[in-house]
Amino acid sequence: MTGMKKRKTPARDTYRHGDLRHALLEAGIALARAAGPDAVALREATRQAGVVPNAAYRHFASREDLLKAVRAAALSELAVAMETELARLDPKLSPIALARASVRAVGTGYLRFAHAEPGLFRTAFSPPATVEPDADPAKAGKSGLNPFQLLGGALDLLVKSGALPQERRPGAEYLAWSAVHGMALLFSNGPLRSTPSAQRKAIEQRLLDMVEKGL
Amino acid sequence: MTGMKKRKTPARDTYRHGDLRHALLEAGIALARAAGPDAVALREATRQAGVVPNAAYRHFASREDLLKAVRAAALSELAVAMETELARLDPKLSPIALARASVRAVGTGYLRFAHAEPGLFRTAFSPPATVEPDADPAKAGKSGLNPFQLLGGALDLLVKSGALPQERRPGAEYLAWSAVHGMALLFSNGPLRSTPSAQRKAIEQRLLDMVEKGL
DNA sequence: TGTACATCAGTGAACGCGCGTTCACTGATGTAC
DNA sequence: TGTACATCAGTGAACGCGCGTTCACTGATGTAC
Repeated sequence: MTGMKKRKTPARDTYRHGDLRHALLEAGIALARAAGPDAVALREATRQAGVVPNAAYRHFASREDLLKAVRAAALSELAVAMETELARLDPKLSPIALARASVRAVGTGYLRFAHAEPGLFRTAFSPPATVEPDADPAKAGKSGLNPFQLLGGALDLLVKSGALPQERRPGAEYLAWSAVHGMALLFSNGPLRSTPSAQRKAIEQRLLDMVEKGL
Repeated sequence: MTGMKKRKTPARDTYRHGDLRHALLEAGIALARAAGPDAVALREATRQAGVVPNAAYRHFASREDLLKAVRAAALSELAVAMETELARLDPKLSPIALARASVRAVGTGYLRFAHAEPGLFRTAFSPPATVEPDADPAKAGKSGLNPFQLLGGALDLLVKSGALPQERRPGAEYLAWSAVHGMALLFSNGPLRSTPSAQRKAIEQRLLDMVEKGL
Protein backbone atom coordinates (compact mmCIF):
# COMPACT_ATOMS: atom_id res chain seq x y z
CA MET A 1 0.00 0.00 0.00
CA THR A 2 2.77 2.45 -0.74
CA GLY A 3 1.34 4.71 -3.32
CA MET A 4 0.14 2.27 -5.95
CA LYS A 5 -3.44 3.25 -6.28
CA LYS A 6 -4.49 3.53 -9.83
CA ARG A 7 -4.07 1.67 -13.04
CA LYS A 8 -3.83 -1.94 -12.01
CA THR A 9 -3.34 -2.74 -15.65
CA PRO A 10 0.06 -1.37 -16.71
CA ALA A 11 -1.22 1.17 -19.24
CA ARG A 12 -1.42 0.61 -22.91
CA ASP A 13 1.06 1.60 -25.56
CA THR A 14 -1.74 1.71 -28.11
CA TYR A 15 -4.31 4.48 -28.24
CA ARG A 16 -7.11 1.99 -28.71
CA HIS A 17 -7.61 -0.55 -26.01
CA GLY A 18 -8.61 -3.41 -28.23
CA ASP A 19 -11.16 -5.13 -26.09
CA LEU A 20 -12.39 -2.63 -23.57
CA ARG A 21 -15.87 -3.98 -23.20
CA HIS A 22 -14.49 -7.32 -22.25
CA ALA A 23 -11.92 -5.79 -19.92
CA LEU A 24 -14.59 -3.75 -18.14
CA LEU A 25 -16.79 -6.76 -17.75
CA GLU A 26 -13.93 -8.78 -16.31
CA ALA A 27 -13.13 -5.98 -13.90
CA GLY A 28 -16.79 -5.79 -12.92
CA ILE A 29 -16.85 -9.50 -12.28
CA ALA A 30 -13.72 -9.22 -10.15
CA LEU A 31 -15.34 -6.45 -8.11
CA ALA A 32 -18.50 -8.48 -7.60
CA ARG A 33 -16.45 -11.53 -6.68
CA ALA A 34 -14.53 -9.57 -4.08
CA ALA A 35 -17.31 -7.59 -2.49
CA GLY A 36 -20.71 -8.22 -4.00
CA PRO A 37 -22.95 -6.22 -6.31
CA ASP A 38 -22.59 -2.86 -4.55
CA ALA A 39 -18.88 -2.92 -5.27
CA VAL A 40 -19.43 -2.94 -9.02
CA ALA A 41 -18.48 0.62 -9.97
CA LEU A 42 -17.89 2.02 -13.40
CA ARG A 43 -15.00 4.17 -12.25
CA GLU A 44 -13.17 1.35 -10.56
CA ALA A 45 -13.69 -0.90 -13.57
CA THR A 46 -12.16 1.69 -15.90
CA ARG A 47 -9.28 2.11 -13.49
CA GLN A 48 -8.58 -1.60 -13.62
CA ALA A 49 -8.81 -1.54 -17.38
CA GLY A 50 -6.30 1.29 -17.54
CA VAL A 51 -8.67 3.70 -19.17
CA VAL A 52 -10.23 7.06 -18.35
CA PRO A 53 -13.58 6.91 -16.44
CA ASN A 54 -15.93 8.06 -19.14
CA ALA A 55 -14.51 5.63 -21.67
CA ALA A 56 -16.85 3.09 -20.13
CA TYR A 57 -19.77 4.84 -21.82
CA ARG A 58 -18.67 3.60 -25.21
CA HIS A 59 -19.60 0.11 -24.05
CA PHE A 60 -22.12 0.41 -21.25
CA ALA A 61 -24.98 2.86 -21.07
CA SER A 62 -24.74 3.21 -17.30
CA ARG A 63 -23.48 1.61 -14.15
CA GLU A 64 -26.65 -0.46 -14.02
CA ASP A 65 -25.95 -1.71 -17.50
CA LEU A 66 -22.55 -3.02 -16.47
CA LEU A 67 -24.02 -4.55 -13.35
CA LYS A 68 -26.57 -6.31 -15.51
CA ALA A 69 -23.82 -7.88 -17.56
CA VAL A 70 -21.95 -8.91 -14.43
CA ARG A 71 -25.13 -10.41 -13.03
CA ALA A 72 -25.61 -12.45 -16.16
CA ALA A 73 -22.04 -13.70 -15.94
CA ALA A 74 -22.52 -14.66 -12.30
CA LEU A 75 -25.70 -16.55 -13.12
CA SER A 76 -23.84 -18.30 -15.87
CA GLU A 77 -21.04 -19.35 -13.55
CA LEU A 78 -23.62 -20.68 -11.15
CA ALA A 79 -25.18 -22.73 -13.93
CA VAL A 80 -21.77 -24.13 -14.81
CA ALA A 81 -21.18 -25.15 -11.19
CA MET A 82 -24.46 -27.00 -11.23
CA GLU A 83 -23.69 -28.66 -14.54
CA THR A 84 -20.33 -29.75 -13.21
CA GLU A 85 -22.01 -31.67 -10.42
CA LEU A 86 -24.48 -33.19 -12.84
CA ALA A 87 -21.68 -34.34 -15.09
CA ARG A 88 -20.14 -36.34 -12.27
CA LEU A 89 -23.12 -38.63 -11.99
CA ASP A 90 -22.84 -42.25 -12.98
CA PRO A 91 -25.14 -42.71 -15.96
CA LYS A 92 -25.43 -46.43 -15.17
CA LEU A 93 -27.60 -45.69 -12.17
CA SER A 94 -31.20 -46.80 -12.31
CA PRO A 95 -33.53 -44.08 -13.62
CA ILE A 96 -34.94 -43.46 -10.20
CA ALA A 97 -31.54 -43.31 -8.54
CA LEU A 98 -30.24 -41.07 -11.31
CA ALA A 99 -33.19 -38.74 -10.92
CA ARG A 100 -32.65 -38.46 -7.20
CA ALA A 101 -28.94 -37.97 -7.64
CA SER A 102 -29.63 -35.24 -10.20
CA VAL A 103 -31.70 -33.24 -7.80
CA ARG A 104 -28.99 -33.59 -5.18
CA ALA A 105 -26.30 -32.67 -7.69
CA VAL A 106 -28.12 -29.53 -8.68
CA GLY A 107 -28.45 -28.57 -5.03
CA THR A 108 -24.86 -29.44 -4.26
CA GLY A 109 -23.58 -27.35 -7.14
CA TYR A 110 -25.66 -24.43 -5.99
CA LEU A 111 -24.40 -24.67 -2.42
CA ARG A 112 -20.83 -25.17 -3.48
CA PHE A 113 -20.90 -22.11 -5.69
CA ALA A 114 -22.54 -19.99 -3.02
CA HIS A 115 -19.81 -20.90 -0.60
CA ALA A 116 -16.91 -20.66 -3.02
CA GLU A 117 -18.07 -17.36 -4.53
CA PRO A 118 -20.24 -15.52 -2.06
CA GLY A 119 -19.80 -12.18 -3.81
CA LEU A 120 -20.80 -13.53 -7.21
CA PHE A 121 -23.61 -15.52 -5.69
CA ARG A 122 -25.10 -12.43 -4.09
CA THR A 123 -24.62 -10.56 -7.32
CA ALA A 124 -26.42 -13.22 -9.32
CA PHE A 125 -29.52 -12.63 -7.23
CA SER A 126 -29.22 -8.93 -6.62
CA PRO A 127 -32.46 -6.99 -7.16
CA PRO A 128 -33.10 -6.70 -10.89
CA ALA A 129 -32.87 -10.37 -11.80
CA THR A 130 -35.75 -12.31 -13.22
CA VAL A 131 -34.27 -15.73 -13.69
CA GLU A 132 -37.36 -17.77 -14.21
CA PRO A 133 -38.81 -17.34 -17.67
CA ASP A 134 -36.60 -15.88 -20.39
CA ALA A 135 -33.99 -18.31 -21.65
CA ASP A 136 -31.50 -15.49 -21.95
CA PRO A 137 -28.45 -17.33 -23.27
CA ALA A 138 -26.09 -15.02 -21.38
CA LYS A 139 -27.33 -16.43 -18.13
CA ALA A 140 -26.99 -20.02 -19.20
CA GLY A 141 -24.31 -22.60 -18.55
CA LYS A 142 -22.64 -24.78 -21.15
CA SER A 143 -25.82 -26.72 -21.71
CA GLY A 144 -27.63 -23.51 -22.55
CA LEU A 145 -29.83 -23.87 -19.50
CA ASN A 146 -30.00 -21.43 -16.62
CA PRO A 147 -29.96 -22.50 -12.96
CA PHE A 148 -33.72 -22.53 -12.69
CA GLN A 149 -34.04 -24.67 -15.78
CA LEU A 150 -31.41 -27.10 -14.55
CA LEU A 151 -33.39 -27.61 -11.38
CA GLY A 152 -36.58 -28.01 -13.39
CA GLY A 153 -34.94 -30.67 -15.51
CA ALA A 154 -33.87 -32.66 -12.49
CA LEU A 155 -37.37 -32.51 -11.06
CA ASP A 156 -38.80 -33.66 -14.38
CA LEU A 157 -36.55 -36.68 -14.17
CA LEU A 158 -37.94 -37.37 -10.73
CA VAL A 159 -41.43 -37.45 -12.17
CA LYS A 160 -40.46 -39.52 -15.18
CA SER A 161 -38.77 -42.11 -13.02
CA GLY A 162 -41.84 -42.33 -10.83
CA ALA A 163 -40.17 -41.00 -7.70
CA LEU A 164 -42.37 -37.91 -7.63
CA PRO A 165 -46.11 -38.04 -8.32
CA GLN A 166 -47.10 -36.00 -11.33
CA GLU A 167 -49.47 -33.79 -9.36
CA ARG A 168 -46.75 -32.70 -6.97
CA ARG A 169 -44.52 -31.50 -9.75
CA PRO A 170 -45.97 -28.02 -10.42
CA GLY A 171 -44.28 -25.48 -8.24
CA ALA A 172 -41.87 -28.02 -6.82
CA GLU A 173 -38.93 -25.93 -8.00
CA TYR A 174 -39.92 -23.14 -5.70
CA LEU A 175 -39.80 -25.42 -2.71
CA ALA A 176 -36.47 -27.00 -3.52
CA TRP A 177 -35.00 -23.71 -4.62
CA SER A 178 -36.08 -21.95 -1.44
CA ALA A 179 -34.55 -24.53 0.83
CA VAL A 180 -31.25 -24.55 -0.95
CA HIS A 181 -31.18 -20.81 -1.53
CA GLY A 182 -31.84 -20.09 2.11
CA MET A 183 -29.08 -22.34 3.29
CA ALA A 184 -26.72 -20.93 0.71
CA LEU A 185 -27.29 -17.44 2.07
CA LEU A 186 -27.20 -18.32 5.73
CA PHE A 187 -23.86 -20.00 5.28
CA SER A 188 -22.22 -17.74 2.75
CA ASN A 189 -23.19 -14.24 3.85
CA GLY A 190 -25.62 -14.77 6.65
CA PRO A 191 -25.45 -15.36 10.36
CA LEU A 192 -24.11 -18.89 9.93
CA ARG A 193 -21.18 -17.81 7.82
CA SER A 194 -18.54 -18.88 10.31
CA THR A 195 -19.76 -22.43 10.76
CA PRO A 196 -16.88 -24.93 10.33
CA SER A 197 -16.88 -26.46 6.90
CA ALA A 198 -17.32 -30.08 8.00
CA GLN A 199 -20.41 -29.24 9.98
CA ARG A 200 -21.68 -27.07 7.16
CA LYS A 201 -21.41 -29.90 4.66
CA ALA A 202 -23.18 -32.32 6.95
CA ILE A 203 -26.04 -29.91 7.39
CA GLU A 204 -26.20 -29.29 3.67
CA GLN A 205 -26.59 -32.99 3.06
CA ARG A 206 -29.35 -33.17 5.65
CA LEU A 207 -31.09 -30.31 3.92
CA LEU A 208 -31.03 -32.20 0.65
CA ASP A 209 -32.43 -35.22 2.48
CA MET A 210 -35.23 -33.08 3.79
CA VAL A 211 -36.05 -31.75 0.34
CA GLU A 212 -35.98 -35.20 -1.20
CA LYS A 213 -38.27 -36.59 1.48
CA GLY A 214 -40.51 -33.58 1.74
CA LEU A 215 -41.25 -32.92 -1.91
CA MET B 1 -40.94 17.76 -5.01
CA THR B 2 -40.78 21.53 -5.15
CA GLY B 3 -37.84 22.48 -3.05
CA MET B 4 -38.61 20.77 0.22
CA LYS B 5 -35.48 18.79 0.77
CA LYS B 6 -34.17 19.04 4.28
CA ARG B 7 -35.50 18.93 7.79
CA LYS B 8 -38.47 16.63 7.60
CA THR B 9 -39.04 17.34 11.27
CA PRO B 10 -40.14 20.99 11.62
CA ALA B 11 -37.12 22.21 13.61
CA ARG B 12 -37.05 22.57 17.34
CA ASP B 13 -37.71 25.65 19.41
CA THR B 14 -35.51 24.24 22.14
CA TYR B 15 -31.74 24.10 21.92
CA ARG B 16 -31.70 20.59 23.28
CA HIS B 17 -33.52 17.97 21.30
CA GLY B 18 -34.77 15.95 24.23
CA ASP B 19 -34.53 12.48 22.83
CA LEU B 20 -32.15 12.56 19.95
CA ARG B 21 -30.87 9.04 20.29
CA HIS B 22 -34.37 7.74 19.99
CA ALA B 23 -35.19 10.07 17.10
CA LEU B 24 -32.10 8.96 15.20
CA LEU B 25 -32.92 5.33 15.75
CA GLU B 26 -36.45 5.85 14.52
CA ALA B 27 -35.16 7.64 11.46
CA GLY B 28 -32.70 4.83 10.86
CA ILE B 29 -35.49 2.29 11.10
CA ALA B 30 -37.57 4.30 8.66
CA LEU B 31 -34.68 4.37 6.20
CA ALA B 32 -34.13 0.63 6.51
CA ARG B 33 -37.84 0.02 6.12
CA ALA B 34 -37.94 2.07 2.94
CA ALA B 35 -34.78 0.88 1.24
CA GLY B 36 -32.86 -1.68 3.21
CA PRO B 37 -29.64 -1.56 5.21
CA ASP B 38 -27.59 0.40 2.69
CA ALA B 39 -29.99 3.30 3.01
CA VAL B 40 -29.26 3.75 6.69
CA ALA B 41 -27.15 6.92 6.69
CA LEU B 42 -26.13 9.04 9.63
CA ARG B 43 -26.57 12.26 7.70
CA GLU B 44 -30.06 11.44 6.53
CA ALA B 45 -31.06 10.35 10.02
CA THR B 46 -29.90 13.65 11.51
CA ARG B 47 -31.75 15.49 8.78
CA GLN B 48 -34.96 13.69 9.68
CA ALA B 49 -34.36 14.44 13.32
CA GLY B 50 -33.91 18.13 12.54
CA VAL B 51 -30.38 18.26 13.82
CA VAL B 52 -26.94 19.04 12.42
CA PRO B 53 -25.05 16.01 10.97
CA ASN B 54 -22.35 15.63 13.58
CA ALA B 55 -24.82 15.74 16.42
CA ALA B 56 -25.31 12.05 15.78
CA TYR B 57 -21.92 11.37 17.29
CA ARG B 58 -23.20 12.20 20.76
CA HIS B 59 -25.29 9.06 20.53
CA PHE B 60 -23.70 6.71 18.03
CA ALA B 61 -20.02 6.08 17.59
CA SER B 62 -20.31 5.62 13.85
CA ARG B 63 -22.66 4.83 11.05
CA GLU B 64 -22.11 1.13 11.74
CA ASP B 65 -23.13 1.66 15.32
CA LEU B 66 -26.46 3.13 14.26
CA LEU B 67 -26.94 0.34 11.76
CA LYS B 68 -26.34 -2.17 14.52
CA ALA B 69 -29.11 -0.63 16.57
CA VAL B 70 -31.44 -0.62 13.58
CA ARG B 71 -30.61 -4.24 12.91
CA ALA B 72 -31.47 -5.17 16.47
CA ALA B 73 -34.78 -3.36 16.17
CA ALA B 74 -35.56 -5.16 12.93
CA LEU B 75 -34.77 -8.52 14.48
CA SER B 76 -37.00 -7.63 17.35
CA GLU B 77 -39.88 -6.73 15.06
CA LEU B 78 -39.40 -10.05 13.32
CA ALA B 79 -39.59 -11.86 16.65
CA VAL B 80 -42.80 -10.00 17.46
CA ALA B 81 -44.31 -11.05 14.12
CA MET B 82 -43.53 -14.66 14.94
CA GLU B 83 -44.93 -14.35 18.46
CA THR B 84 -48.09 -12.86 17.06
CA GLU B 85 -48.68 -15.97 14.98
CA LEU B 86 -47.91 -18.20 17.94
CA ALA B 87 -50.39 -16.33 20.08
CA ARG B 88 -53.19 -17.11 17.67
CA LEU B 89 -52.92 -20.84 18.23
CA ASP B 90 -55.70 -22.68 19.98
CA PRO B 91 -54.21 -24.01 23.23
CA LYS B 92 -56.82 -26.75 23.36
CA LEU B 93 -55.16 -28.59 20.52
CA SER B 94 -53.56 -31.92 21.28
CA PRO B 95 -49.87 -31.64 22.17
CA ILE B 96 -48.83 -33.07 18.85
CA ALA B 97 -51.15 -30.83 16.87
CA LEU B 98 -50.08 -27.83 18.89
CA ALA B 99 -46.43 -28.60 18.27
CA ARG B 100 -46.97 -28.90 14.55
CA ALA B 101 -49.03 -25.74 14.49
CA SER B 102 -46.30 -23.93 16.41
CA VAL B 103 -43.69 -24.76 13.83
CA ARG B 104 -46.01 -23.56 11.10
CA ALA B 105 -46.85 -20.41 13.03
CA VAL B 106 -43.22 -19.55 13.45
CA GLY B 107 -42.68 -20.02 9.73
CA THR B 108 -45.78 -18.11 8.80
CA GLY B 109 -44.80 -15.16 10.98
CA TYR B 110 -41.37 -15.12 9.41
CA LEU B 111 -42.77 -15.16 5.89
CA ARG B 112 -45.40 -12.60 6.66
CA PHE B 113 -42.86 -10.21 8.09
CA ALA B 114 -40.47 -10.69 5.19
CA HIS B 115 -43.22 -9.81 2.77
CA ALA B 116 -44.69 -6.93 4.74
CA GLU B 117 -41.34 -5.37 5.57
CA PRO B 118 -38.77 -6.39 2.98
CA GLY B 119 -36.41 -3.56 3.86
CA LEU B 120 -36.40 -4.35 7.55
CA PHE B 121 -36.17 -8.05 6.84
CA ARG B 122 -33.05 -7.59 4.74
CA THR B 123 -31.64 -5.29 7.38
CA ALA B 124 -32.22 -7.84 10.11
CA PHE B 125 -29.93 -10.25 8.27
CA SER B 126 -27.46 -7.82 6.79
CA PRO B 127 -23.84 -8.86 7.20
CA PRO B 128 -22.78 -8.30 10.79
CA ALA B 129 -25.52 -10.25 12.51
CA THR B 130 -24.86 -13.27 14.65
CA VAL B 131 -28.30 -14.21 15.76
CA GLU B 132 -27.77 -17.66 17.05
CA PRO B 133 -26.14 -17.67 20.47
CA ASP B 134 -26.27 -14.46 22.52
CA ALA B 135 -29.67 -13.77 24.04
CA ASP B 136 -29.21 -10.08 23.39
CA PRO B 137 -32.45 -8.66 24.77
CA ALA B 138 -32.49 -5.91 22.15
CA LYS B 139 -33.05 -8.50 19.48
CA ALA B 140 -35.83 -10.25 21.31
CA GLY B 141 -39.58 -10.07 20.99
CA LYS B 142 -42.03 -9.59 23.85
CA SER B 143 -41.32 -13.05 25.17
CA GLY B 144 -37.65 -12.17 25.43
CA LEU B 145 -36.77 -14.73 22.79
CA ASN B 146 -35.15 -13.96 19.46
CA PRO B 147 -36.35 -15.47 16.17
CA PHE B 148 -33.92 -18.33 16.30
CA GLN B 149 -34.96 -19.22 19.83
CA LEU B 150 -38.63 -19.09 18.90
CA LEU B 151 -38.01 -21.61 16.16
CA GLY B 152 -35.97 -23.76 18.54
CA GLY B 153 -38.81 -23.73 21.04
CA ALA B 154 -41.31 -24.88 18.45
CA LEU B 155 -39.03 -27.72 17.40
CA ASP B 156 -38.59 -28.75 21.03
CA LEU B 157 -42.34 -29.06 21.30
CA LEU B 158 -42.27 -31.29 18.27
CA VAL B 159 -39.85 -33.61 20.06
CA LYS B 160 -41.72 -33.50 23.35
CA SER B 161 -44.97 -34.39 21.66
CA GLY B 162 -43.33 -37.31 19.92
CA ALA B 163 -43.78 -35.95 16.41
CA LEU B 164 -40.02 -35.63 15.87
CA PRO B 165 -37.58 -38.32 16.95
CA GLN B 166 -35.11 -37.07 19.51
CA GLU B 167 -32.10 -37.88 17.35
CA ARG B 168 -33.34 -35.72 14.50
CA ARG B 169 -33.66 -32.68 16.69
CA PRO B 170 -30.06 -31.39 16.68
CA GLY B 171 -29.53 -29.05 13.76
CA ALA B 172 -33.16 -29.19 12.73
CA GLU B 173 -33.45 -25.43 13.11
CA TYR B 174 -30.96 -24.93 10.33
CA LEU B 175 -33.05 -26.98 7.95
CA ALA B 176 -36.34 -25.32 8.75
CA TRP B 177 -34.77 -21.90 8.89
CA SER B 178 -33.09 -22.32 5.52
CA ALA B 179 -36.25 -23.34 3.77
CA VAL B 180 -38.29 -20.49 5.14
CA HIS B 181 -35.50 -17.95 4.84
CA GLY B 182 -34.90 -18.82 1.21
CA MET B 183 -38.51 -18.48 0.30
CA ALA B 184 -38.77 -15.23 2.22
CA LEU B 185 -35.96 -13.79 0.16
CA LEU B 186 -37.06 -15.13 -3.19
CA PHE B 187 -40.47 -13.59 -2.72
CA SER B 188 -39.61 -10.37 -0.96
CA ASN B 189 -36.49 -9.13 -2.71
CA GLY B 190 -35.58 -11.93 -5.05
CA PRO B 191 -36.52 -13.04 -8.53
CA LEU B 192 -39.98 -14.16 -7.44
CA ARG B 193 -40.91 -10.82 -5.96
CA SER B 194 -43.71 -10.11 -8.39
CA THR B 195 -45.58 -13.36 -7.88
CA PRO B 196 -49.26 -12.72 -7.19
CA SER B 197 -50.04 -12.88 -3.52
CA ALA B 198 -52.55 -15.75 -3.69
CA GLN B 199 -50.08 -17.96 -5.48
CA ARG B 200 -47.35 -16.89 -3.12
CA LYS B 201 -49.35 -17.90 -0.08
CA ALA B 202 -50.21 -21.26 -1.54
CA ILE B 203 -46.58 -21.98 -2.23
CA GLU B 204 -45.61 -20.82 1.24
CA GLN B 205 -48.02 -23.32 2.73
CA ARG B 206 -46.60 -26.08 0.57
CA LEU B 207 -43.14 -25.15 1.74
CA LEU B 208 -44.23 -25.55 5.35
CA ASP B 209 -45.74 -28.93 4.43
CA MET B 210 -42.42 -29.94 2.96
CA VAL B 211 -40.54 -28.92 6.07
CA GLU B 212 -42.98 -30.68 8.34
CA LYS B 213 -42.75 -33.85 6.33
CA GLY B 214 -39.07 -33.68 5.60
CA LEU B 215 -37.70 -32.95 9.06
C1' DT C 1 -1.41 0.67 -54.80
C1' DG C 2 -2.03 5.26 -52.77
C1' DT C 3 -4.55 8.97 -50.64
C1' DA C 4 -8.76 11.63 -48.43
C1' DC C 5 -11.92 11.20 -45.24
C1' DA C 6 -15.59 9.57 -42.06
C1' DT C 7 -16.04 6.98 -38.03
C1' DC C 8 -15.93 6.42 -33.38
C1' DA C 9 -12.85 4.63 -29.27
C1' DG C 10 -10.65 6.73 -25.87
C1' DT C 11 -9.11 11.61 -23.70
C1' DG C 12 -9.25 15.68 -20.60
C1' DA C 13 -11.61 18.41 -17.69
C1' DA C 14 -15.23 19.28 -15.03
C1' DC C 15 -20.10 18.97 -12.55
C1' DG C 16 -22.63 17.99 -8.47
C1' DC C 17 -23.87 14.44 -5.28
C1' DG C 18 -24.24 12.51 -0.50
C1' DC C 19 -21.57 10.45 2.43
C1' DG C 20 -18.66 9.81 7.13
C1' DT C 21 -16.02 12.15 10.14
C1' DT C 22 -13.13 15.81 12.73
C1' DC C 23 -12.45 20.32 14.85
C1' DA C 24 -13.22 24.06 17.96
C1' DC C 25 -17.31 26.31 19.60
C1' DT C 26 -21.70 27.82 22.41
C1' DG C 27 -25.25 27.84 25.30
C1' DA C 28 -29.03 25.25 28.19
C1' DT C 29 -29.23 22.43 32.09
C1' DG C 30 -28.88 20.84 36.76
C1' DT C 31 -25.87 20.60 40.77
C1' DA C 32 -23.05 22.37 44.70
C1' DC C 33 -22.66 25.81 47.72
C1' DT D 1 -34.03 30.58 47.87
C1' DG D 2 -30.30 32.40 44.99
C1' DT D 3 -26.08 32.28 42.41
C1' DA D 4 -21.51 30.24 40.22
C1' DC D 5 -20.05 26.82 37.66
C1' DA D 6 -19.17 22.30 35.38
C1' DT D 7 -21.16 19.37 32.13
C1' DC D 8 -22.11 17.98 27.74
C1' DA D 9 -25.87 18.11 23.82
C1' DG D 10 -26.12 20.26 19.79
C1' DT D 11 -23.73 23.98 16.40
C1' DG D 12 -20.95 25.70 12.48
C1' DA D 13 -17.68 24.98 9.30
C1' DA D 14 -14.88 22.24 6.92
C1' DC D 15 -12.15 17.84 5.15
C1' DG D 16 -11.63 14.40 1.69
C1' DC D 17 -13.79 10.52 -0.44
C1' DG D 18 -15.49 7.93 -4.62
C1' DC D 19 -19.09 7.95 -7.24
C1' DG D 20 -21.99 8.62 -11.94
C1' DT D 21 -22.32 11.35 -15.68
C1' DT D 22 -21.78 15.21 -19.33
C1' DC D 23 -19.11 18.07 -22.50
C1' DA D 24 -16.16 19.12 -26.32
C1' DC D 25 -11.96 17.10 -27.97
C1' DT D 26 -8.26 14.13 -30.61
C1' DG D 27 -6.24 10.83 -33.06
C1' DA D 28 -6.01 5.72 -34.85
C1' DT D 29 -8.41 2.90 -37.93
C1' DG D 30 -10.42 1.12 -42.08
C1' DT D 31 -13.13 2.24 -46.14
C1' DA D 32 -14.18 4.55 -50.65
C1' DC D 33 -12.29 6.32 -54.43
